[in-house]
Amino acid sequence: MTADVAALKNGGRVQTRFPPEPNGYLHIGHAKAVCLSFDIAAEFNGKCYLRFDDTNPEKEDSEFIEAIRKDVSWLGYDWAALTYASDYFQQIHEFAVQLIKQGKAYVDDSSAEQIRVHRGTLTRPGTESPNRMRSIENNLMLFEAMRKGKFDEGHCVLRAKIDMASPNMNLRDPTLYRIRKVSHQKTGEQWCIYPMYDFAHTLSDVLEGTTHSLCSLEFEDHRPLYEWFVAQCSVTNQPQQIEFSRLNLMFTIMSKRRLKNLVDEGHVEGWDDPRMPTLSGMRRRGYPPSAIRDFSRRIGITKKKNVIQMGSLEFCVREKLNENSQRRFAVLNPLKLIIENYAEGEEELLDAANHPNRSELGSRKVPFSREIYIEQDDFMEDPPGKFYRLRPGGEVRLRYAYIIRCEEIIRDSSGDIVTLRCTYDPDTKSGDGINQRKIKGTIHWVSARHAERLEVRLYDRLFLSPNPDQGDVSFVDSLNSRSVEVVKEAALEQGLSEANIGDTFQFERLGYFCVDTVYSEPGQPVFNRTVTLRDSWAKIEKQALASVSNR
RNA sequence: UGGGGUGUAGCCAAGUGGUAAGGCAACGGGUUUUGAUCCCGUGAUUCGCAGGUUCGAGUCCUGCCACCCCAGCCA
Repeated sequence: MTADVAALKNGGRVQTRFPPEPNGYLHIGHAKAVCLSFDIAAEFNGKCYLRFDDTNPEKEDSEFIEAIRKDVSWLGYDWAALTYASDYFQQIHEFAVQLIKQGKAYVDDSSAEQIRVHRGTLTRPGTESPNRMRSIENNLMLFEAMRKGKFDEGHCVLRAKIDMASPNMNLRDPTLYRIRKVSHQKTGEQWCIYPMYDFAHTLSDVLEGTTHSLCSLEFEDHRPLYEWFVAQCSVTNQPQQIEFSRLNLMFTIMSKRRLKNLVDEGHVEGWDDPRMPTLSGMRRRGYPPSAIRDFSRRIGITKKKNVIQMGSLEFCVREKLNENSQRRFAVLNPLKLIIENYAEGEEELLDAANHPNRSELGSRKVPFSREIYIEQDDFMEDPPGKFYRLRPGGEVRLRYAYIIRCEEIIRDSSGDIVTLRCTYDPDTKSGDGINQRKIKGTIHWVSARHAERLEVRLYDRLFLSPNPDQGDVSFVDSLNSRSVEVVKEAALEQGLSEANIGDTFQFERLGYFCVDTVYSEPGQPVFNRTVTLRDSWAKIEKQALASVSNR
């Protein structure tokens, strides 16, 4: 494909475009097209335009235009020009008139129903409309009347005169213009006739100098029509349409209409809900745009139907985040732990690296005291063999602090564990090197007195089914009811309350988190979990569970 | 049963007549005060199937099979 582009060389010039219809928000599938269009243009020192295909004023809205501009910029792309199909309405209209004059287009006042019947079926050729042989003068007059609003919506259309017997339905005298007495967000009341997609899109490509018109597979059948239009009007620019397959991701959906359903029916909080596969959702979730670009590059471009695993995207996200995120401690489900041989009022500041592999990012001081919180998951009363965190009578290292031993479990009246009584070994302080005792497990912790209690939101896949779009169950029925978990009072390391929007952290052993743009208040950030860390312990647990149930 | 497409490992994907790249996942090992990161290693006698051409076929030919798209005055 790239070789094609290189070989063809429209006079050495390469120009592409990303042509969204402003009727929804961009999603990760669009990102594939955005990246491809911009990257390939850049690769050949060409240009890429952002062009809004705004030919259907009924469905389109300027809210979407703004959102799309923002998303494309966020991805890191600068368009050579921002255009609208509506910029070309005048020229498109002139070209339509020219087609009529050449006897290649006619006004048809058959009803929509009649036109449908006349079009024939997939296996049966269509029949010609009685209006097909209207005189050029008559057509010109009628089209002008259409333009002037003399007819009601649906009264008639302008059609290209191609071939009603073509095995390709798109060539059976496709509609060029229809009447829509609707105000357009760009052109207002200027027009009451609007060009159809194929016509407007091809002409826009020709007029603005597109050389390679990249689009998705379902337009393959439209290519002969695209080429027909180009052949009729082409003089200077001969754009070529090239198709590639859309992106599909497991456990989510990519249909704009269905995503809109989720929003409209309140299954999610909006287009930018962190669980949405939209770019705005991913931005809010904390996905770096560079990760999305990298992902688009890695998945490749073909004409093959594909459904990519989430893990592939998450790998790219983790890779960027691992490199750039400072480390912090956070305890999501606190279990109190009292270190009995550590003096009551005592506290000390321990050194903790901001990044284990990047010393240039420095370190911070973390307060340590007699009472700390650890993760409930990091203690098991009766653990399986490979568990090397804390257990009764067992030892574990508190990261950047000391080795502790669990001496006693304190329970409440209902028998639930409320506190762990422990002792610490003063000779095992991190960095001291006095006692080089090796110990298998290391867990994170937060000093109880210094903990900042803040909200953390954990996200899981939005759908339970790997392919929510197909199968007998409707996509709404396969929604994951536990796709978001709000932890109201997580115990976070001191200082995290000063985190700002845009900050990302790795909470050690838990995952990558970012400051939410919607729920955060000054001094009171809410953290979104962008993605978990790779977790081989979870895998071991899962396997153990599976082998038990197999017996 | 018309037309247009697509079939290479669990998921992607190179390959264009000279003996199956790469990534993700999985699995094994090493380093590690994050069960993270990092590092090393392990997969296709075979490319939807069946024939054929050729010294040689994922690549060429023939036939078949499977799946996707098309009958908006949507894009």
